[in-house]
Amino acid sequence: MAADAGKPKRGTYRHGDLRNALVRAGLELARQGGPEAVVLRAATREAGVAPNAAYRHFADRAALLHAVSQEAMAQVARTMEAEQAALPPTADPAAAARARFRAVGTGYLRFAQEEPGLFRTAFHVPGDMSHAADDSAAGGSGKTPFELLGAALDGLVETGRLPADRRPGAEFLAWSAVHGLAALLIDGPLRGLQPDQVHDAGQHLIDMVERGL
Amino acid sequence: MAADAGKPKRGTYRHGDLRNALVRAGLELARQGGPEAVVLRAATREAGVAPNAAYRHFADRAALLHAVSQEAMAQVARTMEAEQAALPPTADPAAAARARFRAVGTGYLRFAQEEPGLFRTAFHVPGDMSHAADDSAAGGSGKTPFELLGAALDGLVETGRLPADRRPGAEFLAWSAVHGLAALLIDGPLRGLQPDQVHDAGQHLIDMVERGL
DNA sequence: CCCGAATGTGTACATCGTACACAACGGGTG
DNA sequence: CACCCGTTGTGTACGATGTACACATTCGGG
Repeated sequence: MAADAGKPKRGTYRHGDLRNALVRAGLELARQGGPEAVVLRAATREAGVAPNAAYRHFADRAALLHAVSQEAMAQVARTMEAEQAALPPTADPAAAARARFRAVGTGYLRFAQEEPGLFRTAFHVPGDMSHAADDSAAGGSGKTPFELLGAALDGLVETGRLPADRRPGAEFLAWSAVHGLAALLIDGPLRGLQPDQVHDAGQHLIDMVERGL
Repeated sequence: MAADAGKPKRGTYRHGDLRNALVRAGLELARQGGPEAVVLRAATREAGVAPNAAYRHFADRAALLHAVSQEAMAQVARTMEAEQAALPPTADPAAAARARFRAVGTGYLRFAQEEPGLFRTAFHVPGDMSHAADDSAAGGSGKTPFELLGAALDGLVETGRLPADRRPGAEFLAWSAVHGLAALLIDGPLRGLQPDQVHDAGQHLIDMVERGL
């Protein structure tokens, strides 16, 4: 009994889609326990394969984690895009630009709240986070979270809502604020806030950013 | 030759100050490699003691890491206090309050830049970060970084620089912004910035916070 | 002086990442 | 169609880590 525990123990010698299977397994591990939970042996176990098989597709654990991280970042981008897509249509271009800007931050914070493990994994990045611009982190629109923010800021400038001389570097200021709040919400003193309180805190923060940019 | 490799291999059976020795060793590990580098066996090795000796003073690795984290947070507080102490004396109370507020952020960012490993360890906090208010995280003035920020904000209110109705929750907005920038500077896309560029970015961010609070 | 509580040691085990040698597959060339 | 070799998975092995359990040593009071 219990011959095949959960997994059907693939009959073929070849797996066929191991790399993807490992990333998917890693994604699930990350969802539940954040980046440190993305464990090579657990992923291979889930895929029904020997631990070392992973090394045919990833140089080491860090490489797998990186792939998982990129996928998590793409999910962040998709959440942002969804937030923007859900916006009510507006005739006023300035109001529309402002709403799109706020949706970027709101989507970011929503994702952090709903999927803290994946969020931490997305922005974990040991060593170098320059991958924030890699295509593999893009969402449906082909834009990474960072690029979505930049586009929203450009929209503010175009509609005269943000002085052009304040534009350079603005993404870092806005990102800092929102990212910092996400950190406080996830495992900071703000953890345990009710969802609507979280939403309020996010709106207050974005208010501050809009005023201060 | 090489009988005692580095450590003099304590003659006495009792160590006498193991708990502190472990925290100190952990602090050094954290400085070099961040929280994940705080390894029980390495700390005991450094203290010249068997691995299990640590369990007489800490429930597990997490407990040691927590102690190290609190000490790192105290160092953050001291850096903030030093930044405030270095301020030129001013007659104008409003200007003084503002300068003290800015010094809180500047000290925070300075520490993040100068001691990234310790900084990450200070605000690592797996599970619950409510310890940010524990006395063990206080600096020379007896205040934790969080309390120093609160006091600076109170000063802004007293001098009329910040409307009282904006005060509630303001520490979270300010902290979010500064903490987020620290994250981007340490292992985000802003890593590798020159120290003076870092300083400029910090001042810009604090400008934004002042305008937006 | 002597005995119990506090502190450190020794041994042991599960889990992890990963190196190295071997095995099974399967597609291209003859 | 047969063979052969590169790709992909397996097996075995090693060192490191956290930690449990039993034992040894020491110190401070009675």
